[in-house]
Amino acid sequence: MDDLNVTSDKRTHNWLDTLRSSGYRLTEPRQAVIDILAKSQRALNATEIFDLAREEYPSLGLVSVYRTLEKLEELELIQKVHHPDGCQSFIAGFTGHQHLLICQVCGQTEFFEGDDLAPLIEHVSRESGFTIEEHWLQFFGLCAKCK
Amino acid sequence: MDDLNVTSDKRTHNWLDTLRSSGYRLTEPRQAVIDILAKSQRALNATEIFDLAREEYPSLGLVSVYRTLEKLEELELIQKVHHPDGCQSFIAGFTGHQHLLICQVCGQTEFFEGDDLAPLIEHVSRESGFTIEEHWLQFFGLCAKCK
DNA sequence: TTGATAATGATAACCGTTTTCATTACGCGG
DNA sequence: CCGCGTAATGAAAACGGTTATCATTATCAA
Ligand SMILES: [Mn+2]
Ligand SMILES: [Mn+2]
Ligand SMILES: [Zn+2]
Ligand SMILES: [Zn+2]
Repeated sequence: MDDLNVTSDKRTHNWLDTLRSSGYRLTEPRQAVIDILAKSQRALNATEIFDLAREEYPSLGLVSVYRTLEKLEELELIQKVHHPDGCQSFIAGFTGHQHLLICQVCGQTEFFEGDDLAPLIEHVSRESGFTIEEHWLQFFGLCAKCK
Repeated sequence: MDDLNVTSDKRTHNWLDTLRSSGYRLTEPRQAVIDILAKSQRALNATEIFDLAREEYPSLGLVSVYRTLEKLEELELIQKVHHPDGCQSFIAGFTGHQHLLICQVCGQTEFFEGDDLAPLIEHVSRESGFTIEEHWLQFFGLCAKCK
């Protein structure tokens, strides 16, 4: 068992705990969906999760995937990823203020932080008359394996 | 006639020229769609354009809106805008490297430039092993009118 | 003015997502 | 443990935005 699996097992356990303590039941369909998402290195959409999860749990229904995604997003355990060719995929969310780095070939996704946009925000704010409250920053490129 | 209209008339004329010189015909449905998009201060989706354009050109079909959007995007005259609640709206595109600033209340959208992400890109690149080729940066806030 | 054909609008098809509903199974209280 | 109330499920149908089909129309080069 490598580091990735240790990490994803921990994450799986944490997600199940959060579901329970939020009053939701721990069901097999939910566990099947969580098992896939917790270990994925890239964002997945409902159909992809459905296909992967059914390899282990063939009776899973697509509707349960949608319903589980809804709850995981509500609990902020996963987040939606916007991408040039689709904005309906999800990845395990990180805590705090982080941004995404996405491989254009294989989709591998990492988080980064450390952006200092304060001066730019200040400047744009003054020029435009807007009060800036949020920002989206996302990098696209080629991961070590794909280049 | 104010500055906005002068600008949007110029833009309309330019778009029609680009269509013609790309071998496309200048039709009334296309002009109706372009009239709306060229002067909009916020991103619009197909249905919104359809409703607005039909006020002037009631025989317009929704399908022609989709087809016109397809061509305007292909010619890089408009661009898709990603937003927390929808990624299927379009706004007149600017030339060069620019980013979007969007009002969370009324949707008014402006472009800005002058971001210097080079040091951050360099840093993230070294840490992650990625070659970074593109970035998305978008600000959200409240425009002067809405705050 | 004419003719070839690009473009149109009405309609149907498509497809990802949501709703409905009878059935199942989770988990608490006994 | 068991039994019960009900949250959750999967199958099926409905929904809504987008795309494909097709007969008709309108653009524009000759
Ligand atoms: Mn940031
Ligand atoms: Mn930039
Ligand atoms: Zn890659
Ligand atoms: Zn506003």
